[in-house]
Amino acid sequence: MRILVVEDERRMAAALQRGLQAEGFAVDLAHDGEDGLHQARHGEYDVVVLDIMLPKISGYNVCKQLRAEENWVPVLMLSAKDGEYDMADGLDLGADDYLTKPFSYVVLVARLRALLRRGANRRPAVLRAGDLALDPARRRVTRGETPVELTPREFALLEFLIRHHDEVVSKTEILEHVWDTFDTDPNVVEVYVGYLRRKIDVPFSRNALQTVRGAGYRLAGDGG
Amino acid sequence: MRILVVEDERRMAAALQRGLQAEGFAVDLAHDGEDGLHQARHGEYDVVVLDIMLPKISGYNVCKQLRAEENWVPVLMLSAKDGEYDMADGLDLGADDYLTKPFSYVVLVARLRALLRRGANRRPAVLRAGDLALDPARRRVTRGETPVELTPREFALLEFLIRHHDEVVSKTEILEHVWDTFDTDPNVVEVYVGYLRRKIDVPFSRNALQTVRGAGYRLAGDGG
DNA sequence: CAGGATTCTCAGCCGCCTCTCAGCGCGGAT
DNA sequence: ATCCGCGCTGAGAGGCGGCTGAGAATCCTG
Repeated sequence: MRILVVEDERRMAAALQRGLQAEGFAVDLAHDGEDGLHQARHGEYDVVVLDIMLPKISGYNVCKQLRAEENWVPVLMLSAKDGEYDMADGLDLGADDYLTKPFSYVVLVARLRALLRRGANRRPAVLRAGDLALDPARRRVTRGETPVELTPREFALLEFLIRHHDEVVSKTEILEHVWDTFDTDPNVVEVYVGYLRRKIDVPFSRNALQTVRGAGYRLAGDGG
Repeated sequence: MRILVVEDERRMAAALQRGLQAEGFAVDLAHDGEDGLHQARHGEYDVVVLDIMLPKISGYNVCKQLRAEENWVPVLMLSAKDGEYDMADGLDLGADDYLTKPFSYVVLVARLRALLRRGANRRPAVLRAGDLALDPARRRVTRGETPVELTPREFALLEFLIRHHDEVVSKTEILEHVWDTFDTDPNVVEVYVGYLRRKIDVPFSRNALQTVRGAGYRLAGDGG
């Protein structure tokens, strides 16, 4: 479970990081709103702990911005204020929970676990490339409107390709990320690319999964 | 706005009553669970503040009982404990929010206002997926119109699946949430999935409870 | 304490998935 | 045009994930 803590007070941030790591979470830190927003966008976190008083961009606006981008990562707001309007505002902006400083560490962990348990009560992310759509949570793939049945390995391969759509990825990269080895015969990649093509390529249409001879493969598509 | 405060400590109860009345609420008091349940049933309150440690009937059971009677008045639970399971249990039983003592009075008021703002657009009484319906409060399951008899373990498994219907849930997740362990032989999940299928799958129809090889299981259905 | 329900373990079976291999096609270079 | 080598594919073996029946262990209830 990965947690992003956005907190400008260094000592508080470090304490949280240490404590949460001891609970078994993977913890990243950001020290201002700009940095926090950037990491939250790209980090695939399971929950974000967000201070309100932050340099550059306030926690309010970080949360607001994330929601505007359809990013539904669970957010727990932290604040030194404790007026009712702060909390109400925070919840209105799309935060999922709210704690006022000083807070009990035990309570914080309990709230985090609750958010994690609730998990994806929001919309899960769907990856897209062209008319392909892949939903990691539901493990479902569609081309246009028609569902596509994939085996686990095929699914993992397509997920990797779709996450890097429009880029050329080498067979070695694919082996590392999909097979978790690098000294395997690259032929297995070719075989599975073949399987995928038979399932996702539309006949008489330009191939979505292109071979770049000598370099690797590229999944064409503008979605994302 | 009428508030019912169920709290056995007289001084705390009186303080809450005075404070909330000063905020402009109409406040009634109950000093044990039995009394609180009775008043909540007949009092037409906009929100109920419910201590967990109560004489006669615990706050847990008051809330559970209310929900079983299809009474969806917003409930804010109060507790001196602060473990995660207390909070999670409270929310699972149908409470709408949860505060641990000692709590800030300002926060309490803010939470109450939040509940009032959300209003009584309460959660659906039953969880649905396809033609399956599961009522957590009454522990009843039906497929279409016909009731289905489930053992406790089967019920817990189906409840978890139905709360995540259309998503793929791994055996490990299932073990954590239904069995509350993670290092058990996953075969027990397979066995219980088998039991469930025999009870809920309609013959000659596509299986509602699908196996996603290498990933877990998915309960198909659009309800919810 | 007896009987039944429920939970869980175990072993065997089945079938899908994965991967290897060998042969062929085709692209690019000379 | 010819040759070389990269990539594609069909076939098949083997492994492994998942399913199930049987039965032991445990809990519940009267």
